Amino acid sequence: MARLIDVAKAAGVSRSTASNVFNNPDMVRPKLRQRVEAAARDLGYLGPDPKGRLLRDGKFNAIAVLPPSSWGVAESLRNPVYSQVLMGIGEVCDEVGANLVVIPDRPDNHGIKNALVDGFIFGRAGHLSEIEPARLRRLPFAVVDFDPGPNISSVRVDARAGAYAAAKHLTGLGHRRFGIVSFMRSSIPAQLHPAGVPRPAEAAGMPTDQEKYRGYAEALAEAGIDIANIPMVQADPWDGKAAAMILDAAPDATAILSMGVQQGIAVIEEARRRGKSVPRDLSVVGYNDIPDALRCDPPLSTVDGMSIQKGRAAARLVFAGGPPRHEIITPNFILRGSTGPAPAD
Amino acid sequence: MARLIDVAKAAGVSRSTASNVFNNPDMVRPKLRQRVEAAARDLGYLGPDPKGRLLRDGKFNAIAVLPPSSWGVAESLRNPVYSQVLMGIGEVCDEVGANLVVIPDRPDNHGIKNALVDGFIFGRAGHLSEIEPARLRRLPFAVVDFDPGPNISSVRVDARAGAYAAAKHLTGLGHRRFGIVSFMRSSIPAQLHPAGVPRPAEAAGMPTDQEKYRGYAEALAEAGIDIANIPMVQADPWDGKAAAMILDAAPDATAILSMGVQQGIAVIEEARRRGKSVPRDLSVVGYNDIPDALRCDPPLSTVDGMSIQKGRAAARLVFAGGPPRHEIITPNFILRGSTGPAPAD
DNA sequence: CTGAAAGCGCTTACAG
DNA sequence: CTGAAAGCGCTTACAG
Repeated sequence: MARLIDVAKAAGVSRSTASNVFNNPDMVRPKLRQRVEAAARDLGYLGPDPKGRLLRDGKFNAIAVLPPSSWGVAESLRNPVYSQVLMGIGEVCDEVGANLVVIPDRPDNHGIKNALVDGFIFGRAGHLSEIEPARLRRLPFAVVDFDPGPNISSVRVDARAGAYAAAKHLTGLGHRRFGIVSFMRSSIPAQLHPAGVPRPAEAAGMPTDQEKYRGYAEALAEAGIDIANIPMVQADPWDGKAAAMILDAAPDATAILSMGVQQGIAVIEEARRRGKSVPRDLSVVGYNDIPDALRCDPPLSTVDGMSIQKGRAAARLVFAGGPPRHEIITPNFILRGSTGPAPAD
Repeated sequence: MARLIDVAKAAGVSRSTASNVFNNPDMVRPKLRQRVEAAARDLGYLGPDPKGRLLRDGKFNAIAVLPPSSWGVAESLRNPVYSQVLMGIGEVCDEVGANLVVIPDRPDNHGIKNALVDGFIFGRAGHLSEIEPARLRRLPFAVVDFDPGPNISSVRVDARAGAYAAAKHLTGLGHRRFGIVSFMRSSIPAQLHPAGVPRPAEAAGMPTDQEKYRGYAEALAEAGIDIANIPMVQADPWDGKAAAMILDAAPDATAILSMGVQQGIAVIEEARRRGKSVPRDLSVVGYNDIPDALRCDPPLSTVDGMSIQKGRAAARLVFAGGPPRHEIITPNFILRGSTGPAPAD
């Protein structure tokens, strides 16, 4: 394939002049320009190859997003909460005119090592093994929902505060008997953690979910309730069985605390299936807000997990460069129709 | 910053050997290898720069998606139908281990000309002006939902057939009085195209929507109905006013044909607001299927627009390379709760 | 197992 | 307005 230099030779000019014909046409006398253009046509030369330009300029005009490990590109787009993080990043891309590159996990951090981008955003909680290769690239990057220490930019949501607000709302409504749906960040079957049996921190899920657990625990303690005595089901957000499991495990609960939004919606649906009225017989709160939470019947009272803002903040941090910064976003509780006063006993 | 050659010099070896230390460590005697590694450490060299490798290898391991013009990255992710196309592409990326690059429209086709990718997918109907620069890149690419002629790979859905099935379903249920909600692919206010007034093809929307219109027209004609006598509202899918407009414009309609899915859902909601029961008083069909269509009450009978499959097929075409191919996917009608027999007069 | 050489394709300051 | 030169950083066949 013809290169710029071939065109230059054919037209009898130097490479610089040929380059200018394509990049700064005004700088080249029309006659000469036409000669170069004709030579390009003859040789089938289609304009400068971005590869060459790239090597020279060193700027990619793109930002990479590394989704949670094992998710892949498709799953990142499908997950309604994660796709909000992507949207937030996308908004900033649109502002600065950058491309968004989704880079799935690959063996040996191949993606990170070779990504043709100007910066990274890690949406993978806790993958220190990936942060090191990213650092080696000497590119700006930020992590989301994970505390990587003071030297790495991060954006986090105060999940404890969000969960606290949700649980506090329920105790304020007089609820005293609860069930919890926690997070399983992999696709193994839902698991019951019965009341009174000691549970490891991981029973709640990832560190973020463990913070939610602490938030629940705090609010409940303030109402004199020991969270250890509340049955908990740990499940993948898409697991269809979790809602039934928690209602079975906590048959006299008047309120369900869900660490995810899909499971919160699923509990509402399962309650209806069982002839329970939400919120008259049962109150349900979720965590994170997606369009379905508004559309379901009744609309789900939930915590706005600020996912879009999270993505936006992380992208801004990366595009801004500079020294590491740490942002903590405080979530809001959104009161909708799925919560009400505890039923009289 | 240190380069490979600096490390090689410092270690007293050739560039090739230094390169091998990083890329084929087994090929280098341990002692020598350690010397190179030490030199790298001393110089703060962090491994081969992907830019250089790239220029050499010429493979990006990435596919570009060009969303509909003027959408930007964020909007592409937010749109529930388009994000399905992205998911389909993402699935193929995951299969072949490629990155997904979302490239928004930029002046002078800058994105296309400089994209560091191995191929393109155009999700922009009708932008011939963008197809030319893509062709200049001599990279494989495919277009979605648009007929670019025989020389360019394309994936299309037979929208006419889908719309025909939807309308046929309704005439089969005895409906004779309709309203149509068509597509406006920009954010200007909804527009009423009253019955009996001649309408240009663009009243339906983009070419794809015009095909839907033809599908409706055909099915209706088979029931002896002239589509020209059916009021139509043309609106952006998010336009909150369209549902009310069409119910006002077609007050005696027993069925609404919507070319989009969000508007179909909106019509159901507006009907409820007006005290009309769906489907007893009013049947509603949409086009395209998203989770909300299943979740709404009653669930929306709609056409599965095969968006995921569309994305998947386009990505496969691009990754396969080879001569242009043209795929046409036939959509399915999905019968759910929003359609029923026409009410007796 | 190691080294010298060629090549990937382009742009930009600089001198004229 | 135009050209000669330097540089962006790396890899791979080839010869030894």
